[in-house]
Parts: sequence; C-alpha cells; structure tokens
Amino acid sequence: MDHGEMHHHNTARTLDILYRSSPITMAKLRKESGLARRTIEVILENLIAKGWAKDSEASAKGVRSVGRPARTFSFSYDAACILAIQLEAGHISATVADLAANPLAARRQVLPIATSRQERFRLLGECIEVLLTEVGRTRSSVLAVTVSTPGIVQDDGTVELPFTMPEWSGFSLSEAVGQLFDCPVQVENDAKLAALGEKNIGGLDTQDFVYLYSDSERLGIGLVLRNELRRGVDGAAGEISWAPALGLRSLTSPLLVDFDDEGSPNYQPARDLVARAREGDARALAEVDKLAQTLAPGITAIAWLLAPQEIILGGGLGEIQDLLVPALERILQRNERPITTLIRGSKFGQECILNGCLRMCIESLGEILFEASELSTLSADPVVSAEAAHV
Amino acid sequence: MDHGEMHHHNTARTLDILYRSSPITMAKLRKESGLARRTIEVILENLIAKGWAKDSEASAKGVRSVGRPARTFSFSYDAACILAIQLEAGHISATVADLAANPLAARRQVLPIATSRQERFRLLGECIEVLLTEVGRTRSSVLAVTVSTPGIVQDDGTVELPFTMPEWSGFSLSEAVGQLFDCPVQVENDAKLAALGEKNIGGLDTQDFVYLYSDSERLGIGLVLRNELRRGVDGAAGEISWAPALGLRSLTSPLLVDFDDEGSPNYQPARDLVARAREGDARALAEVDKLAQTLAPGITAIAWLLAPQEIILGGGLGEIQDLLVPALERILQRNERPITTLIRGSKFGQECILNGCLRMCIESLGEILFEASELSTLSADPVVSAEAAHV
DNA sequence: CCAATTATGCTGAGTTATAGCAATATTATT
DNA sequence: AATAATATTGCTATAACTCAGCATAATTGG
Repeated sequence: MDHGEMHHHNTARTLDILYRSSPITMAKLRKESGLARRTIEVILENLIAKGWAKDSEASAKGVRSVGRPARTFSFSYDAACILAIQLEAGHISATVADLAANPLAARRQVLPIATSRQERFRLLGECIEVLLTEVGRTRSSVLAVTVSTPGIVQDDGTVELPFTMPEWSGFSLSEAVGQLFDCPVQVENDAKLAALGEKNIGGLDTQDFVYLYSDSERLGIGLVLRNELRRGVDGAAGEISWAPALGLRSLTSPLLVDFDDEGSPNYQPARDLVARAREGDARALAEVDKLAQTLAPGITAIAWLLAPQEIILGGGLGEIQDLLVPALERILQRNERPITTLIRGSKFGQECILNGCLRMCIESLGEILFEASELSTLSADPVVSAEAAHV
Repeated sequence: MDHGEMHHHNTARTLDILYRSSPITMAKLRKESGLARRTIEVILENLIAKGWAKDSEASAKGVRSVGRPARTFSFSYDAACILAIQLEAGHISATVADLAANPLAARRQVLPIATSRQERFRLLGECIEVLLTEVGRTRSSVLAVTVSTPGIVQDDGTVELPFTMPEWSGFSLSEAVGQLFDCPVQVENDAKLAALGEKNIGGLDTQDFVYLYSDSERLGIGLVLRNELRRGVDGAAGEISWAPALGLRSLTSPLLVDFDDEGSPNYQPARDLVARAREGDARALAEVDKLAQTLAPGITAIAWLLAPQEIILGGGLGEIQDLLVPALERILQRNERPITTLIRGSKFGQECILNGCLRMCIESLGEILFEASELSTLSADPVVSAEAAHV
C-alpha cells in the first residue's frame, strides 16, 4: 500500500460516513473517521469537485448554543440514479431511485405469460425509457442496475430453469440488459433479492437471517449470512424445492393460492380464507395451523443447521404473518429442544423484490463510485445533457 | 489511516507472504507484495530484529545461472509454539506444534468417563507441562491455544450440554484454560474444529464445504462457508441432531459402532463388518447401502440449501469413505435433480480434531503476532529462560 | 580475467497525514 | 452595545513513510 492507496482508503471511508449520515458536520466526520481535520478537508474538496458531495446550506441552527456554526456536508444522493428491474412470467416491473434508494418513479406492466423473449425485451426497453424520461434522466446517468428473475442464476450469468419462462434457459440476462447501459448490470434470483431487501433496515441490526419467499406454491430461500448474501456454487443455494427432506417442496395451502380446474391460480378464495382466519373462524385457523405444521420441520432443520439470528417469512407467507408467526411459535415450542432463532414476518410486501434490487445496487455503489470518479466526469447537475444520452 | 497504519498493513502483508512461502528471495517478495524493495527492506529489518523473520543461509544455489546470488528470508517458525487440546469424556489429547503447525510432540491420555472436572484439569495441566518440557519450551512461549470440546460452545465461552460430561454445562473452559497462559485461548466445538482442519490443505482450494463428523452414533456438522467457520447464534450452527427432518439425528449403523447389552460402545464388530464389506460380502455391503440411504436425504437438503463446493465425510464416516462415497453417489444420482456439490471423504482420520485446533491457532496468529510484536520481546532463541516460566 | 547479469546498500525526492496557530463567526454576559 | 467565551475554519509547517534510482557488490560464462 502506497500513499495513493492510503488516500483512496481514506476517501472511501469518508464517503461511506457521508453516505450513511449526511448532512454531517466536520466535527462528527472527524470523530467517526478518526482522521485529521485537514485530511478530511482535502478529501471533501475532491469529492465536491467531482460532484459526489456538497456543501449543504442547512447548518443546524439552534442545535448548538455557542461558537461559530459548523458547515455541513452532504452526500449528493441526486448525482445519479439506480435502476431496479423485476422480470416475471406475468409482468415487468421497474423502479428508478436516487443513490439513497429513495424511489423516484415506478412502473409495472402486466403481460401474458406466453410473451416471447424478444417482445419482453422490447417492452422492458420501453419501460426503462418511460421511467427515465419521467424523472428527467438518461441511461448514462444510471450508475447501477439490478435485475430480478425467477430460476437459478448461474455463476456465468446465464439463467436456468424458470419453469414459467422456458425461453430463458441458458440465456444471459446480464449481457442482454448490459447492452443498454454502460454501468454494471447484476442479475439475481428473486428469492435471494427479496432476502437482500430485508437487510439492515433502519439500523445495523438484521445481518444474519434466512428468508423464506413464497410465490404462489413455489418456495425459494434467500440466505444472508454474516451480512453477506449467499449464492452457493452456481447460485444454487436456497433451491430447497429439490430437497424433499425439508418438506418445503411446495406449499399447497388454500391460504396462499387456490387453483381452479384448469390449474390457473386464483387468489380470491385464499384472501377470503385469510380474512375468516383473522375473524377467528375455526376452520380457517385450522388451515393456518396446517400450514405451520408443514413449515415447522424445515424451519427447525434450517435453524439448527445454520443458527441464523432470524428466519423471516416473506412473499405470501409474509402477508399472513400475523396468523402464521404465532402458530409457528406454538408448534416450534414443542420441539425437543427449542430453537434460539427468532421467527418473524417480512417488513415488506409486494415491493420486497424491487427493494432488494435497489439494495444490491447500493451495495455495489462503493466500487462503482470509485471507478466512476476515476473517470471523474459525472456532472454535479443531476440532469445530463441530451448529447450524452446516446452513450 | 495514517502512515503508521499503512506501515502496519504493509508489514502484515509481507509477513503473510513470508509465512506462506519461505524461504523467499527479495525479488519474489517484491513481486508478490507489489511494494518497493526499500519498503520491504525496512520491514524485514524490523521483523528480524523482533525475531519473527530471519536471514536464511540456504541461498538456492544452482537454481539461477548468473548474477549475484539473492539473500533468502524465512519466517521464524520456531520463534514460538502453539498448542492444540482435545478434551473428551474418555481422553485428553494435546499436541504442541511450531508456528507452521508442524507437530513437535503429542500426548494422549485415556481416562474413565466418570473423572471429575477437577481431576480432568489436574491431568490436563500435567499433560501440558510434560509436552512443553519435552520440546524444551515454557508456557510463556506458547502463542495461541485452541481447545476442542463436545457440546455447544456459546458466545460467552461457556459450554452447554455435553451429554457425556454433565459437569461442564455452564462452565467457561476458555477462562479455566486461559489462566494457565497469557496468550489467547479459544474454545470450540469438536465437529466445527474437525471441519476447520480440512481447510486449505496444500493449495487454496477447499474454502467452502460442509463437514459431517460422526463420533460413535452422534453426528455433528461443521460449516466452512466462504473460507469462514460458521458458529451461528451462540455456536448452535451444525447441531442437527435436534432437527429430525434431516434424518441425521443419530447414526446407528453397525458399520460405525456396536453396543453391547449394557449400552457400552464396542468397535470391534463394526471393524469386522467393514472389513467384510471391503471384501465384497453382500450382507455387509447392504449395511453400507443402508447407511447411505439414511444419509442421502439430509445431504441432499444441505446441498440444496447451501450449495457448498463440497460435502466432506469425517470421523467414523470418513474411515469408511471408500465404501460410503460410491454408495452415496449412486443414491444421489437418483435424485429428481442431481446436486452439484462434490461428496468426498476427509483427508484426516483420528487426528482431524487436533489438526483443526492447530489450524484455528494459525488463523488467529496474524493478530496475535502484531500484539506480541507491539510488546516486542520474544527472544529469537526458541528456548525461553527458566525465570520467565512462572508468568 | 573481463563482460554480463543480478542483487544490495543507501540517498534523495515525492506524497500524504498530522499538528497547531491565527482568524472568524456565533452565543452568552455585562 | 461591547466584551468574553466558545467552536469552527483556513492555512502553513512538520513528520512519516514509500518510491525511484544510482553506485557497488557478488556471481557465472567465455
């Protein structure tokens, strides 16, 4: 490590603090980073020149009693934007957000399951254009993109086995979407992203958990262990539907989804049943108990194998968490030795996957920011000029 | 990060390279570290002064044809020693090794299961003294100690629930053993340590695996994920005997252990049966198959949940790997979707746990070395004077 | 014995972080 | 309204460490 790397390291540290807690004064920045004031001054000068930070006018008046008021510095959350894309058999959804992951605009387009790959991409491109236009940005001001897809995303980026979209097997989504942007495009499995979305909400608490994501009858698992999303070899981690022993192959509870005679999913009867369970209807509650019974052995196994801090119920399971969590707790208490892992419902509903995509963008921001600042060049002005749009 | 920390960082880097590949010349050290020659020179000067490195005379003659021969530098593997201790109901085992984890002396003392805690500690102290005397060291020249125990080692260091040693529940082994040494004493569960022992043997390959360790009929699991041993909340990870769904609660195969009428384990019949299986005896092979059938669902579940690079069979299972691995492969191939994880036997036998203890010592060496070098003071002479022994 | 080659010892230059002084802007006090 | 107290800021000098490179030393091959 030479002086340049040391400087880089200190810049990253400062930027990280700035990102997490702006606006911030020099005094706090010093205290947090442990660096000398002059050092931070120089770093901030550079960051401001490159557009990643700014001198915010909002000096917190009245908070401190005496002395010269401190300047406050802020991360430029609006210096660029990030993009979350959820691709599923039945719809395309996307959200543009600023660098703080605050959504700026969202769009959801329902489409027939039989839609061809080519058509899906046409619609996706359209969707992106509309969204970016809506917020007054261009594709070149997108810093990171994350795409969610069903199926296993292998290490080489190709997608495998999304039952509902056979055309996608062996296809490299990251390459296809990557052509639209000159920033990193990450692709990941939906359950894993849903899990990621639950990470570090608010404080720094949730860093070690197993996330159960149910979509209709399919159950996928996302693992966040020691603050890190686990992909496993070739992205196969969490694909427990292939492991009969856990008893989580598929969840056929009428609380989650009902199927008509032709095998099409029908959610209304399930909602009705849930409503009845909330009213205390005995038969409906029996269904809750039955579902909990189905889940309990698998949850017990996961809890003892990994001993995560939490096991989180998401997707369809999350929507009935008020019913399911207490039922599960009752059953799990009867275990020979009770598990120490906390069982709880997800804090997000439908939006959990797009949320996870945003989070993944944010997590890769650190590296991206530095690569980009090497090139310097992002204008501080959030709206990029039209001539840069074709890049 | 200031200049001091930068220097510290570079020293750590140099020391790490030196540790992994000494003896080494300056040219290679430069290439590996990317640092300027002068920088390394200064660092080496300090390290040599403190006794962690030395100028080895063994200049590799004849290897290079022309030019002034290069000095070679070596890590002082004999500057101190590390200690591995295995405590079990039926015996105390310990190994002293140099800093390269080469065993210098080992000792194994069988004792009655009913031995009291106090007596066990007396014997352990004796054992340690004998070992250290044997290699001409004192307790103050021990840099790291790792202790293996059955049961769950909680985050606060207390041990819970070793069936065979009820006196140990709620007892802090690390504190008790720690009083004997003024270096860090780590305590860990036996299966976890056995797993750790399998890590990075030879090259840098094995960094992500699940280790099945069977001792008599008990089965414990050690997880090494992304090169890191997983403890889980309160060290509960891998305690799958509490998870019936995996079907690995206990292994009652006559291939592993037989029990007489009083319930005492008897290993001879098991060994005879294994021998017959190796000779091709059909009935014995049927037992192999039966055991594989028992293991297969749990292995499948683990493989899909975590998708580790490897699943390794250790302990009793490792001893019959030649029979078990092929049998398992046959069965696993019949899975609806075959797993991608490689199944193989452990490369170690009985010594796997002590080996894992040594590895854990080595892993903590980095930090210890720096704390110690802050105090400087370890004499380059391996044998410490008698007056320092009482510390 | 000399040229070629490679490693070493050491000095000087360059970069960055830190320490600290004087100036500045605000609140509390008289 | 003037003054004291307090906290922040702008800036210069100092210190620490890495890096580049020159002259020297030790070896092999012809």
